[in-house]
Amino acid sequence: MERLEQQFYELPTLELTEKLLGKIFVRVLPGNIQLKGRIVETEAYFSIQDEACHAWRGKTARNRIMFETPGTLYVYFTYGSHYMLNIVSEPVNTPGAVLIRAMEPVEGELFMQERRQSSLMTNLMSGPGKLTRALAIDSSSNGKNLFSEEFFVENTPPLPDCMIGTSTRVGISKSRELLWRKYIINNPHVSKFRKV
DNA sequence: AGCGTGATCTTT
DNA sequence: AAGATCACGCTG
Repeated sequence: MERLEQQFYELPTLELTEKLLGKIFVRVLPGNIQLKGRIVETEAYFSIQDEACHAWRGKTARNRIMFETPGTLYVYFTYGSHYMLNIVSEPVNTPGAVLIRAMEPVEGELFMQERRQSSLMTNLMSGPGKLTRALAIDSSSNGKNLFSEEFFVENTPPLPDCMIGTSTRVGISKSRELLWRKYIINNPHVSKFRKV
């Protein structure tokens, strides 16, 4: 299967947020354990105009990876227990990223069930904190990229527009009006809405 | 609907 | 130094 190259991640953030839907995220662990998930829900975080974006006030120790090259992984820790997985977008020194909010398990389900302490398929990766747990992603993956043997994304045919939904982002308190969330309509692995 | 959990950021 | 917030998940 063909892998997405750097060029793909150079798309404008909002476009990338949509084009990543349906693509297969691959995580390879020591022992040649392959974990695969189909991306079904994403959100854009970019520009200094967006108060919900970590980088809206400029570069800090935490958000510095958001200023790196497209295709870099930005992983951060929040709520005292969860890691969030983002794919960096925008040119170097311009902050931006796509939050991966949900995936559909494609390979390595047994491993994921064990890590999640849950057997229900729609519960394994149907949220940003759940999927990092299922894929064994933590801050040690922060700053790595999608052009390695450890992480890459497989290309798939583009989805028809009628399968793609748009909405406001989930779980934020600022810039709530922006329609920067994309998801695959009627896919059971999309996360549940949460009010804040 | 309420709470745990701890890093990060803002305010004092 | 202290206080608030948080791109969440789980229980009930």
